Amino acid sequence: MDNKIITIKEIASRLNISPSTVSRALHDHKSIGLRTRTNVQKLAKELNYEPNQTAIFFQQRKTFTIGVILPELSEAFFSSAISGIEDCASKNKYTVLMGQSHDDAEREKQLVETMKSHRVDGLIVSIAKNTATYEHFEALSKYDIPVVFFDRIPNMANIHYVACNMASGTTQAFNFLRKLGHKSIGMINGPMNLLASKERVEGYRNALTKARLKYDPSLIMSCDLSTESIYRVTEKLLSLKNKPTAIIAFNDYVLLDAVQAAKNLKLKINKDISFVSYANLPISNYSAYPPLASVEQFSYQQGQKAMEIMLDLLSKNKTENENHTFYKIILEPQLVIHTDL
Amino acid sequence: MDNKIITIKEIASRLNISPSTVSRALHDHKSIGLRTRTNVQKLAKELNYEPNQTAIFFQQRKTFTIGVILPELSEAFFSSAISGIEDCASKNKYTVLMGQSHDDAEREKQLVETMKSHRVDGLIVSIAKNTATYEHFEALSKYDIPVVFFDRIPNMANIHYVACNMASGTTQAFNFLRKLGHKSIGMINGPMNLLASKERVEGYRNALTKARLKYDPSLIMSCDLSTESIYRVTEKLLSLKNKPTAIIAFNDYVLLDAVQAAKNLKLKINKDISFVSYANLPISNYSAYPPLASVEQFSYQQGQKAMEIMLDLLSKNKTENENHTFYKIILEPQLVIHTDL
DNA sequence: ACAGATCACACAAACGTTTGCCTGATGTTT
DNA sequence: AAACATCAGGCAAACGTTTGTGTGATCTGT
Repeated sequence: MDNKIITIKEIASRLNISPSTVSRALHDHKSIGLRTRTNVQKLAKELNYEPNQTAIFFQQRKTFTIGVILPELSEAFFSSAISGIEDCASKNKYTVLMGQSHDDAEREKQLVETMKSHRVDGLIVSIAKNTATYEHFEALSKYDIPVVFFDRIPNMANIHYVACNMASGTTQAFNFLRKLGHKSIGMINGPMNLLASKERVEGYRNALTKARLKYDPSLIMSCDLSTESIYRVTEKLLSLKNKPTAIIAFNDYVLLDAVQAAKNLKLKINKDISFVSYANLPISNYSAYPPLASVEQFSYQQGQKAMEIMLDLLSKNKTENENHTFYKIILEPQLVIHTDL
Repeated sequence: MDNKIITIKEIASRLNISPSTVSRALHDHKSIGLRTRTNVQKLAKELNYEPNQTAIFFQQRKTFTIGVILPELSEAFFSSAISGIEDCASKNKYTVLMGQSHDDAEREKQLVETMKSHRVDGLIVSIAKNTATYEHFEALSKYDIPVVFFDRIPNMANIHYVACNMASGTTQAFNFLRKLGHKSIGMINGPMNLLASKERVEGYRNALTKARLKYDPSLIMSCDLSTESIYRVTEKLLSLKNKPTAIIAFNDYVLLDAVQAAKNLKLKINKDISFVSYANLPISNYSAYPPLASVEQFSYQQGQKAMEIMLDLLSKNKTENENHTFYKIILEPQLVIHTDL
């Protein structure tokens, strides 16, 4: 067994040539003669030479690694998104370094630190629900590490991101419910520091305006996505004087808790109260109480697109990126109807 | 703005001392005087020095990175497992490099290659369903990269792994169904190159033997986990002369298709035909046709445990690992009953 | 006060690869 | 045949950090 790890130096000394020649030969550099080039490549294959990437990373100041930070890997939306990221990355010889913030801003900060010290070439992030300060992201510019946000977009100027147009998704959902005859439509929204939450409100109000209806702010309530707060908000909505007959839930996970809260109040789902939600996760296909419809957000595609943007940013040189143009990709969501009413 | 990236050399030259002193000072090496030590640390903080990990990785021949290869990140079982891995890794200053094989042996091989060239410190793998040769894993020993398998264990000697005792899980499931009065119990099994598939058969037969029943091999059928093959197998089982009244499905995903196939045959679920499955994924909690019970496989814990084993292997030096003792951790699964019959 | 121990730091090599520059040997042009 | 271009490859530096070894200076014990 050839147990020893083969390096360029080793090949060079066996062939009595210099390491630089070996390096160039392996890269098919034109200034190396055909003769020695094939010799080198043959021996390299024979000895099963494998370049030491850590040396290359160090030397080239490039790691071909993309850091990905997201709240919770075991949530279907994010696992599907990272699946899109990884597929796109690996097609382009990039590799994915992964970390989950568990929706904790502090941990997210820590992860950014780690990624930075690993010298990832770029960072793709979906921020934690309570991330309020952004210095840790800004600090990356010092190392010229581009950041692309997806889905959970922070409230910052001059950033690259890809997201779904939640305003239009919400309008679709609202109109769908109106068509079914619902007059009073509630909404369980997410934390207001998320762009997506603001957009939901925007879409809701747009639909309202277009239908010449007046806006009742008490029908829109924010929660922090925890089970307790979802229960609380749902119960509050369902005890309003202007009690909604339909609720738009922040996503399919929130829906599960909201449904449970409604059932606790002895309401009949799809009769006393109907639901629409976002994400269109597989669970809603198999669920006992699926939403009437769910706004498909194309998580896999979002991940993929984020990675494509990243690749584009990385292919440009530093000065090209300095011209301060920012990708703001908005995917159009699609209301998927689960009922055949 | 201090735009320049600060290195040890830079600190050294500013303080007119040598880089080695700076390095040692930052590591609180005792041979550096208190005076200069604090000076160095103060300046380092001031300049916001951050060590260049790529240089350290290269120098130390250690990357503090664990590669993880699994079939499909968007499957709940695996996303939960990698969540356990990542949590445990990050607690111990390790980082996770991720790749999905999409259940393709060729791609898996490719990923092992990539991980190897990235010089990960270790590899945690759940193999693709059609992986039949294992040289790519054996090649890692040359680089002293330990491998820990989880859940999907290859048929190799002398490996570390953590898995669930599928035999006992199957016995539990079988006995549960017997108690409900089912006499003829079918099984939709997975590919036979997976240890877990063999164990299911073993558990099935054990239960049979203990109950002094005779074995009807036609009641156990393997599928390749594709929807078509699940349909085919389900239909075949349900058209047997010795037609089962209950079926043990390979996992909760397989269950979904099997249920659909049964419904297509106009069978009433939980009346004409009942199901039990494995994994106990969230979907089975929300499903319209949940299994009567599901064998919880503790995916998060499996991932966590695999990482713990990895950390232990890495903490030992090479010769210690040479004594050829192998971790074979078997978690005891638990049948979770979803019905209150 | 002197040998030896200890302290505080510097020097330099090493990790594996890439790359700018240099040089000696062919080859080409006129 | 002189001048010049091209070819094939070597030399050495560089990336940032760690670490074994060397070395004056201070300290300890007697």
